[in-house]
Amino acid sequence: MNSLANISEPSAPASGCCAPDVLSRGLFALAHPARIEILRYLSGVDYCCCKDVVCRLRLAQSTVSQHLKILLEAGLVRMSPQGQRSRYAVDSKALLALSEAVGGLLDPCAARADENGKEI
Amino acid sequence: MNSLANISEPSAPASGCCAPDVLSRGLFALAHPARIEILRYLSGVDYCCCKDVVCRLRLAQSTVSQHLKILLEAGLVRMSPQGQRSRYAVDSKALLALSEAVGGLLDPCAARADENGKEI
DNA sequence: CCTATTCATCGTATATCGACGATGAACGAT
DNA sequence: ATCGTTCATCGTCGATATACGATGAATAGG
Repeated sequence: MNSLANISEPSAPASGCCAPDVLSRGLFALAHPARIEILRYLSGVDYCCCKDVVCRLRLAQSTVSQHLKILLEAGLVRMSPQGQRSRYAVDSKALLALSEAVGGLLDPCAARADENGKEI
Repeated sequence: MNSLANISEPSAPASGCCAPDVLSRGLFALAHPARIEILRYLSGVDYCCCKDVVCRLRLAQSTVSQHLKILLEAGLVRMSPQGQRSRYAVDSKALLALSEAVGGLLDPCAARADENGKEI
């Protein structure tokens, strides 16, 4: 039923690109203005808790908590309980990995398109 | 309307990143396995029409047409009517711009996080 | 112990996504 | 002129996203 299972190649190509569904999961976490803003904010402060983000984003606390959860489940952010607070920080390795994955997808696509001299 | 031109602004704010909602619009178009696969396919062939993609992806023609429209409106793909067909091709400049925008967002975030020595 | 703070989760409402089939328009071919 | 192909769009349906308030758990501090 979910035909998406057939989209990605059975065996990962040697090109270093990852399966589309793996990549798209990370991209989805990034594809929201609030979450982009949260990532930027998180990377700029020493550490922060949920309430800090709430004050910054002017969103309800429950909404921010949801966004943080999405980033958390995507692996872009890490968290540890700290007393009554929760200590959030970005996962820099994951960010770099996602950045490289996007580049590894888009750059070859652009290059191939150019070398084929495609014009419309 | 075509927001991709603004993704990597030459005179971006001091941070070097662009507005979150501009970037997130481009990311959303990319955040689906089928659309990633379409992009890869489009970049690998000389040109193609909607039906080619349909045969490749095993999705209904209307579904593929929708995905192509999303990629089109995001500016990642260009199209020109060609007889009864539609000729699709990736916009390599837009892909590169998006790739750089993502790197311009994620890489500084990761760098700042590292230099702050954040550990959880 | 009691209170205030912080946070995650639940429930809900609305909007959008993602898939499909059906349909009509545009075009090429016969 | 007619038929077949290709495509975009419409309507629909179920699933999910996104926002919020309410609630309860956990903790710090008085």
